[in-house]
Amino acid sequence: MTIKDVARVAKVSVATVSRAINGHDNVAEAVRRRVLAVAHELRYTPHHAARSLSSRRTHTIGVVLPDLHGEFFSELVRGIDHVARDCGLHLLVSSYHGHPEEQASALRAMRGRVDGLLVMSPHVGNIDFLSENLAALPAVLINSQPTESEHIAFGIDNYGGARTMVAHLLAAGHRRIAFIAGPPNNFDAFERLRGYRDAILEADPTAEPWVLPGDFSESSGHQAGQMLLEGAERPDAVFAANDMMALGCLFALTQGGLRVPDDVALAGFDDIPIARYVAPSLTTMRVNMPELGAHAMRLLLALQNGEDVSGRLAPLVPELIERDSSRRVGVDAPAIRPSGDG
Amino acid sequence: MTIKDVARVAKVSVATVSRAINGHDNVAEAVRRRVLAVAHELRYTPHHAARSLSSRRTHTIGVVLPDLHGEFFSELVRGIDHVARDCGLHLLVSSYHGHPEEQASALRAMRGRVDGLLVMSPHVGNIDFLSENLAALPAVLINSQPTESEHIAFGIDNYGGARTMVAHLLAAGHRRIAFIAGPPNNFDAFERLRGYRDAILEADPTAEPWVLPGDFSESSGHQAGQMLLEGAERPDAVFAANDMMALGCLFALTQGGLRVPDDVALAGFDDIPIARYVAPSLTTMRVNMPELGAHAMRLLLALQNGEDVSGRLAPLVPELIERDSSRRVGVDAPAIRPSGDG
DNA sequence: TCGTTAGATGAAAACGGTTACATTGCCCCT
DNA sequence: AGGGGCAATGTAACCGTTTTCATCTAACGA
Repeated sequence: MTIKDVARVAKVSVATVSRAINGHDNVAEAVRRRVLAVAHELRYTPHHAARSLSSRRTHTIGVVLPDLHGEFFSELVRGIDHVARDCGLHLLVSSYHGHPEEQASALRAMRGRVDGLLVMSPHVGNIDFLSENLAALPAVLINSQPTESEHIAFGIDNYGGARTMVAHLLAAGHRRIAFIAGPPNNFDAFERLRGYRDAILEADPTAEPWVLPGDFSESSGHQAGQMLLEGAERPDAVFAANDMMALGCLFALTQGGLRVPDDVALAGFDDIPIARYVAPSLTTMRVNMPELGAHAMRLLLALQNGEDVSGRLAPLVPELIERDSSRRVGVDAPAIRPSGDG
Repeated sequence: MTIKDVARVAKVSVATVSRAINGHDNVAEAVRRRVLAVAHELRYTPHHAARSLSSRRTHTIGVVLPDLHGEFFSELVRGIDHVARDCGLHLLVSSYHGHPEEQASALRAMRGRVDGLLVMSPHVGNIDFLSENLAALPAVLINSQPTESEHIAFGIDNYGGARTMVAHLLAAGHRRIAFIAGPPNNFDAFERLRGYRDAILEADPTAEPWVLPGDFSESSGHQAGQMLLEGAERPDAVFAANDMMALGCLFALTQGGLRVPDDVALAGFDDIPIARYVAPSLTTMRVNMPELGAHAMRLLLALQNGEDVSGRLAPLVPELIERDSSRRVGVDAPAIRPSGDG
């Protein structure tokens, strides 16, 4: 079961077995075949710990994620896994529930088990603990607040995405656009809010941004919708910082007797699967999570190879998915069959 | 950075450092404190590979999953991770795309890196390769065809769930119940079909099961719905082996001018998030994925401790979620606001 | 006072690989 | 024919822990 057994049976030294198995080229072809045959026959698999102890490589990438809900986790990991698998790498996955301290301990626990780290840390604020706990491992930060430190970061262009959506709503003729914000300590939410603000002010410097509080949950969107119903003024359109809040808002507005998009247009962000199925189908910005994960993984690999990745850090641009909830009034009736795309 | 550095600074031997750090009780209290202080000061973290090489334990659990789509992956891993984290264990996650051969290689790659395995292998057929590739590791099979070998298996009660659903539809007054089957080589699909068959025949031994082919995809459900529209006979109710097919069928029926549930009742299986939001909201069997993962993990831990788990293998019973798509005609009108729960 | 014993500590042998270095054998060149 | 060089292989050190066993010290009982 160990390399010694293989060496004994194949009548060579352990060094030769090691070389044969690792594909070094200084092994006679006949010997290599014999060794591999014996190894296969004995069902020998190298002991990972021993191998990584002596070679200083683990062939494993650590993935540290917040406790994502919905599809995000699946899709992100799928994208990462796909690239990792192509390179013969394994994924050590850890998700942290609470806040920074738990994440720090998750990071520390990765020391010595991984060759590199993919860290998603959407929490805004003091991010120094990251540097402290990353050890000297190559790491790529996903969707995180940029740090002054030297860490590579890659993410979604939330700012640009929000601007695109505002531009779309303006182009559809809406003037008074309200925004339902995400949690204040979340970096994605922060960027989306910033994009909304800038786009609004750019279109009309005298306009006043109209921001309602939210926390990415459906219920907070519902609350925001009720606030709008009760308010004296009514916006032409509502742009929620994510789809779940957009849905909550949609239900509130519908319950309040307003028709979407006839009375108020509505848009979200993320393109969660439900967005296509709800009535009216929801206009949103599609975020390609598998690609986010895959590209972060590719960056990490390049980093390990000492390549210069500075030219590959442009954020992933979300795609505008135009559906019924923001249609120009009278142009198209809502359909039951999912629409907007496949 | 190694245990030797700590030993040198703390002026003790490496053995004492090891004992202090691992909490053995044969270390003088004063020495223990000094060692821990030095270790902390030096930011020392034990080298995982070295540790597991000599202790023969990796503190890591391997998770091998098929390429799950939708929420399943997230929720299952979340449930597993939660239990693992409580025990200070890590998760080495690997998903395989193709079929058995790729899974076998994923399993082999786990050898020597993990203390135990959680394997989801819904593929029906020759399952011997599992035994061959599991090495001697403790393992728990999730939602898999039972094997003659000694492996522990745990899963959803798909059979009972399907029977529950058929009973519900019968109780609602539906007599002719069609079934849209899942892929023939999938064990979950097989069990759901078996449950449907048995429940139908038990209610009326002269009845003939009415089975339409499907593959768990929305489009196959759509096709099945079209076949029903074109057929001479029309069922009172359609029971799809999963929610995605139920939705596909719903759209086909609606497009064909049939009203659900007025003309045909409809039910699915899984309770995917969309099921609540679609109109009419979809009656389905809820599968508690986090609990499935968590319990499988607990079984694995018990197995590692040599406990007898034979009394804890009863499958997880899905819960009937009754929504509008199977309401008795005229009892309740479909609502836009998600209903049924939550 | 002197074994006896238990508790704290150290020395060194595993654990199973990789790899630098030494050795061997062969071919080729002069 | 002899030496240089290269390719194939073997020897052994090393990776950073854990753990067994030996050693040392001090307290205790007779």
